[in-house]
Amino acid sequence: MPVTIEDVARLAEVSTATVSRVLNNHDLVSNEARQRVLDAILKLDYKVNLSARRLRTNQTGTIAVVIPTIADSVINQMIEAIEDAAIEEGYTLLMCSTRGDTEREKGYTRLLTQQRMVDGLLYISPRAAPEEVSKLAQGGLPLVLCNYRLEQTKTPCILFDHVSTAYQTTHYLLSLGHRRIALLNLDAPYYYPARMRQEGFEKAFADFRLRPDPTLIREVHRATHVNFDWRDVIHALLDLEVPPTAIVAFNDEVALQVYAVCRERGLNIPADLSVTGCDDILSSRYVDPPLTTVHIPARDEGRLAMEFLLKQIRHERLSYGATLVLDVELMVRESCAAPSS
Amino acid sequence: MPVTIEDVARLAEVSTATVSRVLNNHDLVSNEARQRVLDAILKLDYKVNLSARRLRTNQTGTIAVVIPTIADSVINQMIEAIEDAAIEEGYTLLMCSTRGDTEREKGYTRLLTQQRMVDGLLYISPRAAPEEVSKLAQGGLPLVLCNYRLEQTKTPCILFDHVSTAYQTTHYLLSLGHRRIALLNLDAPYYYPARMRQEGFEKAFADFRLRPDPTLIREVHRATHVNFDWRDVIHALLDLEVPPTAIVAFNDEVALQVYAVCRERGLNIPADLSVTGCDDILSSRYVDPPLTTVHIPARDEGRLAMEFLLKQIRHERLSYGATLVLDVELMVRESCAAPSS
DNA sequence: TGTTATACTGTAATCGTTTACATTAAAACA
DNA sequence: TGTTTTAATGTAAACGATTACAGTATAACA
Repeated sequence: MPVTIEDVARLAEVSTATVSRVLNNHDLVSNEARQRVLDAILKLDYKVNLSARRLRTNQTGTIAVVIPTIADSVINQMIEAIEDAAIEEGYTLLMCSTRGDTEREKGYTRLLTQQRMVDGLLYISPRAAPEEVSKLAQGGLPLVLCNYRLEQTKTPCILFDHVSTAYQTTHYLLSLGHRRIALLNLDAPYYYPARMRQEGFEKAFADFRLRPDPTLIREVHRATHVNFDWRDVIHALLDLEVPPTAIVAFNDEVALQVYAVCRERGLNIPADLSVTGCDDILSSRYVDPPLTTVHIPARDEGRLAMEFLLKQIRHERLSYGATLVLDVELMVRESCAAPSS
Repeated sequence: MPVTIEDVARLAEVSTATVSRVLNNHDLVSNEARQRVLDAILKLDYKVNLSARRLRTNQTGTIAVVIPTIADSVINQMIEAIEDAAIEEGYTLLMCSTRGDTEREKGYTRLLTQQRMVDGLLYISPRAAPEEVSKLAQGGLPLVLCNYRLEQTKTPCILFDHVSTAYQTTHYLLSLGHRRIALLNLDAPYYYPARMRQEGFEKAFADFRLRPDPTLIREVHRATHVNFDWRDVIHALLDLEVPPTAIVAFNDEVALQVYAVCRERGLNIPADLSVTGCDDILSSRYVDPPLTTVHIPARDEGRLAMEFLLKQIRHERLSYGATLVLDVELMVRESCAAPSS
């Protein structure tokens, strides 16, 4: 029933080899033969059998993307960009979301590398131990790391500037006059962005010749899942004898939970407490007051990651270095004000 | 380099046929031989070559899921459930998001059916014309429709109760005393849930022996994209000579935009205006005031859809009818109150 | 003219499975 | 005992593409 390369060859009065050569854009085909083949393909509505091609060429035509969750605006945007590129290039995308579970993450990466199920792997926001990631990078499978940095390696890493996110928000709050600034951070425990956020946070203080109060830095272990409830942590912070006058939240979702806690306690944002987020999710614009946050180029990150991966698969040289850091932009809205005194 | 079925056969001292029979759980293998094969597989860490299997069995091992967008909490949850099931069953998931573009949607479905790239298709929230969907259903490719209903067909449809969502919120508002209730609805133009919402809206009014004011029903064409800006529509509604006292929004994202408009106009929710949403997204709990909305069983919907599809692919009989409607639950929070006058 | 280079095309092996059919050995029966 | 049935296994032909290699025809050259 299905039309094969042989049917095309027969109709075009050439061998299957010639048809295959046309299919794969080899140049050793006369224009006349090529035209006959093309006509036959069109006439028969021929479509290559991908399984056969893959068996023969030993490629899978599949790219895996390991993500911590799908329910996250930044990941979403990255995925959309990745998906676009994948389909455009004829690849199938195998999505594996780990739900912030490192065991599950390990399981996926093992599965994907052991069985040669995929031609390449896009590993987004790894939470695994550096040695694990490092081992993976040496496995020979084309790999691109996102939101992660692996030193001393040829593995391309692509990430936005995690240091800068916390640096910019913290610097902004400091310049408004805040000194008791809290940081709501993740710690997963190898989660690269979390460490960078802290670095940016401290760097901003250093600019003012200050040091942050360590008791105001809260790292929540295992808060990788989007649905994590931060409210106890936030309450604890506000219950301090000298509570913070501003909070730098890890991302917008966390910042919105700060909003919820303030509502519970009857605190006014920004009069009583300034809040900043990160990611610039849609609702950050609609909440009351609109949230000051950091816009990150998620789509670009996804697109570039895919570009890197395809180049590796095709053994093309990368035109960028092994690590690419993308700029971020502070979005000043109305959730911050000078401290009340 | 890679270990093949022949290596296993050699080590187990059987033929490749026997190994294959063990692999596929055929029962015509002696326990003794089976054990030897199993041992060899373990020892060699053998993994089947999926391309070869697919070529031989004429299956692709891939399931496509066509979705309107990935940046939507309900779709997200469905996808997660679908993905879990797919990986568990050894299928690869090909995600195609149409971004609410019907042309793109048509392109995907055509691509997926013409080339036999996939074993089955999960079609979520179709916006295409019924004839298109109908034609697809007759194409022979195993298909499950989500958030859609195709009458007179064997194609399984699975959806939550779209009528009930609007019915419950509207009924609740009516029982609080509201009479001028607006409906912010989609119209895409074949978007099944939108029509059902209107039906539920009117049904609730009918329960009170009332009829809704047609001028308060706003159907926004082409508002399929999540990032659509509804604020002009909402302002227009509130600019009416006799503005509504309550708004039933199509979903929580739209409801949050109502919040934003109220903020702009200095209106208080729920004192000046009651608002309801749909989907029960995370931030609906954190906004001020917490949003009264409808919880829908998105994960169940995804899981069941996948179950249906796999049964079709395996030619198993469905234990349910062709259409499955899932119940929804009203979540009463604080965004609604009796009308002020 | 013969030789060699060039351009194109075809033949057939190959990728790693599955499976129809053939074969064998053992068990069951007459 | 010989014959038939049954259970277990093996042989080898597919599946549909790609590609190394061989072959042919023409052009270019000596």
